[in-house]
Amino acid sequence: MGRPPCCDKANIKRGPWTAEEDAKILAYVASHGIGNWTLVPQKAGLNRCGKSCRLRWTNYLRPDLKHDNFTPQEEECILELHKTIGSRWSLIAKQLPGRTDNDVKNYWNTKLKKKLVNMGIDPVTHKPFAQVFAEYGKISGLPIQNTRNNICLPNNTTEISKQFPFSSGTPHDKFVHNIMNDQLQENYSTQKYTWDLKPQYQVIHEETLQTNSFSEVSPLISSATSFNPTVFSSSSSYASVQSQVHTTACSSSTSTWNEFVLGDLCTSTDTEQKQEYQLQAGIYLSKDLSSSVHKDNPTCGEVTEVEEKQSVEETTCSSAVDSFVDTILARDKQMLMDFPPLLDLYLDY
DNA sequence: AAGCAGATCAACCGCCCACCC
DNA sequence: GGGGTGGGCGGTTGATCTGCT
Repeated sequence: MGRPPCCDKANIKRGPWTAEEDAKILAYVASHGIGNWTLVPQKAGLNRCGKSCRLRWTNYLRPDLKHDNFTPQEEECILELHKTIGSRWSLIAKQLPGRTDNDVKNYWNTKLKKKLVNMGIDPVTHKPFAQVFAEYGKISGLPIQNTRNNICLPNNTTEISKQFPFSSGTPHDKFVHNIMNDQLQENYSTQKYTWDLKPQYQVIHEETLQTNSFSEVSPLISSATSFNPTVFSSSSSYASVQSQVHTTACSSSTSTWNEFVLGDLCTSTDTEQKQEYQLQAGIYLSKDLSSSVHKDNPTCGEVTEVEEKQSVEETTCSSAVDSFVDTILARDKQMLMDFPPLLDLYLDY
């Protein structure tokens, strides 16, 4: 019946390894090679679990391991592989000689993830947050509250966390939700953005900021079916995203995240398509904000029949804005009544 | 110098699957 | 065939380090 237990967990040593213990493992491997790790503690004279010995060897003692900092090339490799295969750390580590899955994982969690977030890129999907947000609105079944035009940013930014209707509760949902709030709060006050990663990521970030338009991102949104990183395989690299975004890029070169979020209504050159996207995504446009953007943007000065028609629709939609906000507030209130502890957790995140 | 918060990373946890008995 | 384990893996924890006030 099965194998015997590898060790008596109650009586084994745990915690940090001493130099003496390391020396015993090294000596054992030098004379016996790597074999059955369950026998290593006994044969090497260690009061450790075999599994712990294996981890110590593979993550720290192996002679082929590199213990210096990650190079830019390694960093780029991790980013590319993570974009393609997600958090398969062991597979990623196999492409980086001298690095372990634990090394890569730690480096990702402590450095790269933050860098991507600072660039406005979702580290899970490797898509710009703008796109992720738009998809959330679409997936949630709720009409997207246009984050460019109608996001209802309050004076008190602590209220922001209550403004976004989409968070279905998964860790990633919460992560995105949290990041979104952080970004909005940060950029609402600082309006600054920096990046220091590879050019490929810089470009998409920069152009995402420049385009300032969800309606332009919509074609990408339409083609995306889930947040599974594998959906965005290497074939749908940032280069392709760049090219699509680039085709309609705005001429502005000094956009900030604040502008990106509040956005410019009239950057799309194809009004009908824009309308279609807006209708598809259920974007509610505020007439007042829309008209102010028209005024500010000379490229949108021409009023076509289509735009007139759109204006009527927007007028209709503006009344829907109120009802939408009311709906969200009502839902918030209902959630608070139904699940007070849950909501506390949600807001504390 | 002390206290604190954030960053880092080695080590552990818990799950899955192939394999053993 | 089925219960149990080892090995592999991704996620998480917590001790330690570092920098700031």
